[in-house]
Amino acid sequence: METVAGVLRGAGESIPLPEDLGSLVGRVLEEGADVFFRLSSPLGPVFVAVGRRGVTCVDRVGSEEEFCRRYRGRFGRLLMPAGKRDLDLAGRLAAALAGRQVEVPLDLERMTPFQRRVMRVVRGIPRGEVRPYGWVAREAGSPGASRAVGNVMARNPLPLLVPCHRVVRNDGTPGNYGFSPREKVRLLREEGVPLEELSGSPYTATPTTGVFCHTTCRHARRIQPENRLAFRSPADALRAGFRPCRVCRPVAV
DNA sequence: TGGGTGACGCTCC
DNA sequence: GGGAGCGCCACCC
Repeated sequence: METVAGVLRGAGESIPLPEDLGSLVGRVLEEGADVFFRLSSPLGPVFVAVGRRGVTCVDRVGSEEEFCRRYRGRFGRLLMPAGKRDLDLAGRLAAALAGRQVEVPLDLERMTPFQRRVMRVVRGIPRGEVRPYGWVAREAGSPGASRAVGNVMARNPLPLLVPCHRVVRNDGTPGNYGFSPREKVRLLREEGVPLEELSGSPYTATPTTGVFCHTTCRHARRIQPENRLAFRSPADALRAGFRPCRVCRPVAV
């Protein structure tokens, strides 16, 4: 594939360039451009941009031109279409977008330490499970910062790869989502999240073990229907004598 | 530096 | 039961 750098080398140095283009070309020669993929995902076709440190953004915009223009405005870097040698990465990205546990490096460099911690916590929420904003805040080391977690989620540059659709309100209702709350509900249903059951009873316990979990925790979902007890809050479950699950940690341990 | 903002959460009525 | 009001926290300008 012919590269910008290659073309410029071929053209020689005698062609004057406009100042802003000249600086961009200099950056391409120095560092190379970031690359982008167009992939299918549960949100429909998306563009995924990848820089040297990992994936920088996932977005659902109309044209390649618009995506590249916005990317240049936001990250100050040129974007080029991924080439044939990037096929392996394209496959891994598609799998990760589909919610499979595939290791894909993410570039969180531009984020504050709090934002990075939130992104790491949310990335660990398994497919088919959800956690409340307040839980994410606590796990990220800032108990009480649930509203701040909402702010981070609202600006999540890596939807699906950082599954912010799996962060829900404390009462088990889905809450808001950047692409629309309806889209969030659809994604969660596709992952098998029992939204009706969750709403109003986000915690589930069983007398057989004396343990309570987030209702979508993989352990809670194995409880036989006749042994299930629903709770509205961890405090209610604790008062009833249950201890918190060590896997989904419904309260601080 | 400090006030405004918000994909939250809790209390009160 | 549900909505209004307010606290909280991190970030942005």
